[in-house]
Amino acid sequence: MKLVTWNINSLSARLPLVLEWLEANDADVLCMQETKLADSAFPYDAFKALGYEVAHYGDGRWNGVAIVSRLGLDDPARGFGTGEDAHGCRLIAATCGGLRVHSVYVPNGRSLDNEFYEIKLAWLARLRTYLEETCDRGGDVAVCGDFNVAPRDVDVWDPAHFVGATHVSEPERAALGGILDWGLSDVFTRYHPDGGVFSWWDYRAGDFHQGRGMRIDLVLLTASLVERCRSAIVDRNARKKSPAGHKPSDHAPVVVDID
DNA sequence: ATGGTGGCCCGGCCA
Repeated sequence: MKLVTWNINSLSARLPLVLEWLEANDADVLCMQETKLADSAFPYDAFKALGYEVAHYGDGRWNGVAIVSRLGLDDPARGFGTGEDAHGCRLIAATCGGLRVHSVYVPNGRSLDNEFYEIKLAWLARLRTYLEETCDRGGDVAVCGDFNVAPRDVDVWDPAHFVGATHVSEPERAALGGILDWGLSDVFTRYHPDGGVFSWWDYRAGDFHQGRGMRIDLVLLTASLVERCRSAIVDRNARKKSPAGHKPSDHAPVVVDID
């Protein structure tokens, strides 16, 4: 199974690129974030035409998450399921090919002194509780998405540049650690232990071409899936303008291959 | 860089 997570930064702006990429890359399950669409506006037919089923959770111009699967898509669940999604549509889960797959878009946090930073920490803590409540850590569980946290210093282009910034602070990493402690592994580090491989680059100031990125898009797997995982890569070509001229997202897809 | 770009949708927010 080829399992992918990709923050596509508006599906309206990105649909041709996403479809082009799906066809070229033979993906089985794609978790998307920042669709920026209401459920009623989602282009279900475009994915159906390529043989994929879709579950989407979005309410308009911000956030929005989806799971696209050609291995079946059962028991979709939107949000935390308790009406506490005041901070946007940021979590959707579904069972695809025997895996319980989650697509998550963690709040950005904005800055350490911003109220949204506390919301980010609380959201990550709630995600751990959600996993405890709804999943079996001994089963096949994948939590994929834009975590807006770089797990290690080697996951940012220059740690000195991020001192005092979000995405690298100890509380954010501890909150991510709480999710990992439940029974998940950041499987990418197994294949790229030394870091320096990024999944997001700011659109501004030529950051992509200068290599100024961060790895904040993660695929977290339970132990049974880690055992069956064969590779994990970032398709940084997808961060460039496509051959057909489509403009890129500021994130690149992270692709894992699971037997 | 109090910057820069890009997406929402057309003034300002969000990343």
